Amino acid sequence: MSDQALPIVCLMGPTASGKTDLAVKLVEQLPLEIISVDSAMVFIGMDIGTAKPDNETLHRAPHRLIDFLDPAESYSAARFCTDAIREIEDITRSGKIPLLVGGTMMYFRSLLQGLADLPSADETVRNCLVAEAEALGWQEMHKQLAVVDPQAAERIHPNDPQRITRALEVYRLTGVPLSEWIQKTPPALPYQPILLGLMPSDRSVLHDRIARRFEQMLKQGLVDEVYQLYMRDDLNIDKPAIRAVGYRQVWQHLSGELDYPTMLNKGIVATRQLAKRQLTWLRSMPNVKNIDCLNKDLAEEVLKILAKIHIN
RNA sequence: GCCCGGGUAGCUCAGUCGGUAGAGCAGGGGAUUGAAAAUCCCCGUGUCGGUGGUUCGAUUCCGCCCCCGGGCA
Repeated sequence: MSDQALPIVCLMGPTASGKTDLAVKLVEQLPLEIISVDSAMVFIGMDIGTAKPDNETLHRAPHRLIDFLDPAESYSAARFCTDAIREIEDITRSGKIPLLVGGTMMYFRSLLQGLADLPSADETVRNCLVAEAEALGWQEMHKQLAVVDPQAAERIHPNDPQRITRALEVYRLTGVPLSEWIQKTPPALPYQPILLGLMPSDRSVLHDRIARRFEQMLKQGLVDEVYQLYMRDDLNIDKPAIRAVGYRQVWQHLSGELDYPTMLNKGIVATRQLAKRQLTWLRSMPNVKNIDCLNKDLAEEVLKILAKIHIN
């Protein structure tokens, strides 16, 4: 793809790095439209704990792909890709440039590098595999995987039930090993991505922001928000939505498993650990222009960078 | 003031019948193909409170001192 490819701007960064604020400023000055890249903001009724922009902000800077899925449902990288491509095309058609903003790095990667044409999750097969694992142990399941897909078995650790399950699921569903599917991953998006990565120059400052933000969320009523979900009889701690950082810990507090101070601490710790994993992703991604998110003139800095590549 | 416990990794603690020490958590690094805010992997030198003594050798035994709990006055 050459100069003809239309640009898309990707603004990636860890939690609490100021992505939303920055995105809003950019949208107000450039012909951009925001697409959220966030596996938790998709859920309806999960606002405080996901740091979803408030109504006033959304009015100034509309976000696509937030707030449309019930927490009982699960989303996925594949669904995200389908949805995001649809929105990218829609924005592009209107003459604007898509601004993808978020911290779900796997969604970014799936979109940018393409995803193999795999079958989606299958409840029946998964239940079956989990039952087998309970009887035989995950070591045994890993051995099974080594027989049908030695390549996958080599890269997937025997202690990683989630990936063992998925790899076996794909094989049982299609008769073709996951590794083989991955080799046939279709080409990446026909757009020219501009990748911006927000990295804090001082991790401890980010840690501090994370702590203060989680405390703030609790003040804003996070416990009540989670209680609304807790009261529903179709949700439990195994749902992807409820496993989200903060929600999980408050849920455990509501069920009596954690007292309030422990919940507070574990919520902050889980957020820090999330940020660390997001930074690992960021470092491993090629062609990312890194920007210090602690920079006071962050917005100006980014506007300058975008001007240089003729987005203005 | 006296009597008991304690003082060991950022935190909670284990341990060394005397040969300078290790778990959990935190933290750091990494992986990542339909759950990804998920799920995993790797990483442990710290005046063993201070100071004197005994000893070839003390964090370990003894004396004194300091600090923190609890009890008795």
